This record gives sequence, C-alpha cells and structure tokens, in this order.
Amino acid sequence: MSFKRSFDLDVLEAVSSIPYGKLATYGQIADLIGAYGCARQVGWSLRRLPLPSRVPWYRVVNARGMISTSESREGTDWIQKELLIVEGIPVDNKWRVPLQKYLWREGTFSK
DNA sequence: AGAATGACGCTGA
DNA sequence: TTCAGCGCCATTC
Repeated sequence: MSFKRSFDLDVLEAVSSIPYGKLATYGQIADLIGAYGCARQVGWSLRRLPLPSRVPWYRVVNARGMISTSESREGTDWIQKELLIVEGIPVDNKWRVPLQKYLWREGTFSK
C-alpha cells in the first residue's frame, strides 16, 4: 500500500501539527520533514489522501497564498475553501487567502 | 530504464 | 502586482 511510504507519513504528521486557524505552504511542510524542494511530492501525498481524514490538509496552500485548484480534485478545492472559512480564514473569489496574516510560524518566535 | 506528469517554488518580464 | 518560464523530485506509465 502506498501509505507505507515514510514520506507520506511524515507529510501527514507535519500537516497534523498545523494549529487551528493557521496556514502552511507545501514548501514549508516539505522543509519541515527534511525534504526541501519536494513541495510537489507533498501535494501528491495530500492528493491521494481520503476525504474522511483527521488530517487538516485544507490548511495547506501554495506559496502564493492561494488554494491550488485543479481538475483532478473533483471539487475538493471547494471543500477546502469552506473549511478555511469555518476556521475564520477568509477566502478570496480567486481562491486567495491572507497567508502572511495566518501563516503558521513553526518556531513561533518570529525568529 | 526512459519519458511524462503534477494539490509547487522562485526569478524575471 | 500579475503572468510566463524553468527547475525540483517522487510517482506512474
């Protein structure tokens, strides 16, 4: 099974670490699991993620602070938008979110 | 093994 | 600030 891949597990673990009401980018997650430059692979792991999931995958957006819409998602992008709004994060009509305002700071101390 | 794909990122125009 | 192009790297055919 694909889930046996440690990479997927690391991604899910990192994503699960995102606090409520915060956002993270694919590149940030990749870097967090020690796979800098593998932002696309993070997207793959989330893409194959089954919907009834306890993982807050919807808190992950691209570096542009925009929800990555795609044909392959069959509307999951819309679900992501709804979930973000529920957490208090406004989503623009162009699928953009105030990333710099809600960006998750791993260190938290604004370093 | 080689080529194509993709829920990305960064630089330049 | 928005748009287009090139680079990364694991997965899939």
